[in-house]
Amino acid sequence: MTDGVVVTNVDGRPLSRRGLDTRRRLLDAAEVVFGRVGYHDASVVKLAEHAGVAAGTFYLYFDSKKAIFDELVRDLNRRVRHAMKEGSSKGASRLQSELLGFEAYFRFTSEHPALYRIIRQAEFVSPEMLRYHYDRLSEGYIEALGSAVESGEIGRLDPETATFALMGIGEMIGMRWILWGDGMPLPARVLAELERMIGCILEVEAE
Amino acid sequence: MTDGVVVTNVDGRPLSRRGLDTRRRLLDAAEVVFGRVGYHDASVVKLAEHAGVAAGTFYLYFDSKKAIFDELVRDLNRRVRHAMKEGSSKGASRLQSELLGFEAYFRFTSEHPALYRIIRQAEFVSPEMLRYHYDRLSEGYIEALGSAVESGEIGRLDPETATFALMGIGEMIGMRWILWGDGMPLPARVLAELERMIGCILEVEAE
Amino acid sequence: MTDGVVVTNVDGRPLSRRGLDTRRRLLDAAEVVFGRVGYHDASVVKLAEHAGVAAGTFYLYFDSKKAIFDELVRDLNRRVRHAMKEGSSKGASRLQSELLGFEAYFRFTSEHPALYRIIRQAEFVSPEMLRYHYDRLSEGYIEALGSAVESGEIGRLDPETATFALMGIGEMIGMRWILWGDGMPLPARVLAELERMIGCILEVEAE
Amino acid sequence: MTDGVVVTNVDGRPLSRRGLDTRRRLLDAAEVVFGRVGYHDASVVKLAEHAGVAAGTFYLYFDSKKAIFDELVRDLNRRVRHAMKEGSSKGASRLQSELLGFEAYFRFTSEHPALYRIIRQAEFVSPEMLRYHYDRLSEGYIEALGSAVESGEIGRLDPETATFALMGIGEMIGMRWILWGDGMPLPARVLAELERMIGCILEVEAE
DNA sequence: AATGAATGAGAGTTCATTCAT
DNA sequence: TATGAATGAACTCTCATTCAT
Repeated sequence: MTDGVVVTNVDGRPLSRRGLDTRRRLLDAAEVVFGRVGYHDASVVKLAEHAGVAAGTFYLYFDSKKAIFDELVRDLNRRVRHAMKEGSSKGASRLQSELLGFEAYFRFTSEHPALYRIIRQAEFVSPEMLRYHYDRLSEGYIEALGSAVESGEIGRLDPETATFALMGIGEMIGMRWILWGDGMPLPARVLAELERMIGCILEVEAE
Repeated sequence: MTDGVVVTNVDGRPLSRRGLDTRRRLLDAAEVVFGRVGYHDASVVKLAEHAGVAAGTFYLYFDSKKAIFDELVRDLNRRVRHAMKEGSSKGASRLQSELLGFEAYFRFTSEHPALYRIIRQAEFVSPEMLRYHYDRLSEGYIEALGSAVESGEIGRLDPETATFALMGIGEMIGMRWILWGDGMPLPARVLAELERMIGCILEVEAE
Repeated sequence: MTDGVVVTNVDGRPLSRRGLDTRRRLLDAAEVVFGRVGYHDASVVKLAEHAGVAAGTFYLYFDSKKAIFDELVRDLNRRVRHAMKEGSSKGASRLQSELLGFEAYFRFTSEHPALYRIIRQAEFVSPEMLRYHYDRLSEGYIEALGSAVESGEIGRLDPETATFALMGIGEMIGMRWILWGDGMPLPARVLAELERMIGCILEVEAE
Repeated sequence: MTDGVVVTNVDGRPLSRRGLDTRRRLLDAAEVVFGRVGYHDASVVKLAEHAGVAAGTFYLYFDSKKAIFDELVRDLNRRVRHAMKEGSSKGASRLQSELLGFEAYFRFTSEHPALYRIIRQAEFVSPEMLRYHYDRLSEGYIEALGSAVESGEIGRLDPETATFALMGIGEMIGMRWILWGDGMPLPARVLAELERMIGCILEVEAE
């Protein structure tokens, strides 16, 4: 799944096209099933069934149930970061970039509610992947905020603290309005408030 | 557990003092064990053992494993809200109150890391208790912010959005520096940044 | 099972009378089932069924399928050695003692054919118990032969080699005529030949 | 494999030279793998891998896992008998022949420890091959002893009983000193004792 | 002649829950 | 009020075997 790297089965042999397809189907099934019923109620048999293969086939592609969980976290993490980068790159101003990044994040979680739910489970299922997710999500952001501070583009904030604050805002707003609410788009008042808060946290003026 | 209500065993009979004690011990054991290994790896036998009773005894006090989980969420929720109210009530200014509330929250989660971990698990173990927790945590806050806006004490923000944003900040900062870090107190730079962000979100001037 | 030692369940708690009984029934079932179909075709469920308990009950008394196998080897080993000691102690002469010991061995394996079959399996199932069995079976014997050589009661043989030779004779004759044949008693010609061979190996005269 | 008989694949078609080679490689792999980890832990995939072919290829040459086990027993049995015959044929006297036969047996099992271990497993994996092995191993021997008795070359022993006794001695001494010990050659005291025992069992004088 | 992805039955094991004591 | 032996369904994982290529 990692870009540019040959994907292998559990024996270390590179996958044929058919194998690649089966593996992808299992990963997609994992997203759906883990997202729907959670890690513990998602038996390997259910995963396999949802992917349209027999139970034994699962183990041709993943070492264990936990292994596919970890791989799924990596996969979703890569995709949400990609979506956010795509989104924010289209912003004309600093603030607009941030807002577009948030919007991309909300859109992604709206289309992949499993992300939220899977990350929450990671706490006990795979603590190392919990760290992985937040570290990867924050690392680029912290750096970017650092440069922006240096260049005076934004106020003199602490990049790491601000990053985690923004991630927290994203998660909680997302949970409240995307997961519990009606999905995208956010209500206007929430969006407006979000814009105001991000603007003041970064100490940039709204246009 | 709910204040002023007679606590009964599973048959509906009120508990003797000895019974109350056993029940409390089970609840405390649940906090420790659920917090340590998570809901799914915490067997009822482990809970009972940790509480110093036999497996069968558990079912004199709780209908099921999920029942004690739910009760534990109620219990912790009540206590964290109590701690936050206590903390914020000592503030001289609006901003100081907020900061003291946050501080109380961080202190509580530092002493009860189970709170975080248990809430995360609630997503699948007991979705209704997940809602319960955030609703209860936010409801008083939203109201308070509403009044403060009315009275002009703080800026014209959207109380609900701001509340969820603040809860998100609290959770993420708490996870990063209390759970993953060395516990209380927060590093000075984080605290300072937190103060700045809260101040600007509420649109009140720092002293 | 070890004499004079309190038998405990897997938690290390001493067993109640009921527990002791269940454990014994499982061990007896193991002898029958392992002896009949072998270790690998004897599922834990089959063992439990044969003992008249549910599958889960098995694990209250033994850590694993291998654990009951090991315990069974210890149990049978203790009993066959006991039977042989009992038998040989009644002999008036050295040769008679030996023959009675052999006879006790054949009687035991005739009543407990599982012994043979289980030991053979131990090769891969539990190599350490294979060693345990032969070491325990030979150790007293080697010593006894050593003393007998010293005292001039028997010829100047090498005790260890002779012991293993005698064990080999016992196993092979037992397999051929007890297991494959009609069980006890051995045909007269075999018995006579056996007596002659043992006599000449120990260099004692037949009466 | 049986000499002079055309070896066929599972369809009954005679094998090409390439096919013969693959089949031989599978049989050799079986000896190694069955000998190392035992029948049950030796998966067909492992056998195939060790032979350098794909799993499916296995079934072009053998009907089942048990089939290759049976074939391997036949193969090893044929070879050990051949080795023993070769060895004993070089003996000048009766006793020397016997000793050379034993020596050939020990040498073979030292080079093919799988023989021991495989035969032990046969008890449950393939009882008919267990019989086959011992019957074939003993049959020539019993006959030979019979003639020797007739001709007065050795004492008036019971050929069948003596044969099984000698096989038992060989197996047990082999296990103790070849398998558990350092392999060939046997310690001098063991060899001397063995010579004495065989001599007295056959009632021939040592030179 | 050879491949290797796929199958599915069955294994060992765990654990929430019950109930006789 | 407390016990702990017993239950049995459900889990993860393995592997002999098949078959389309």
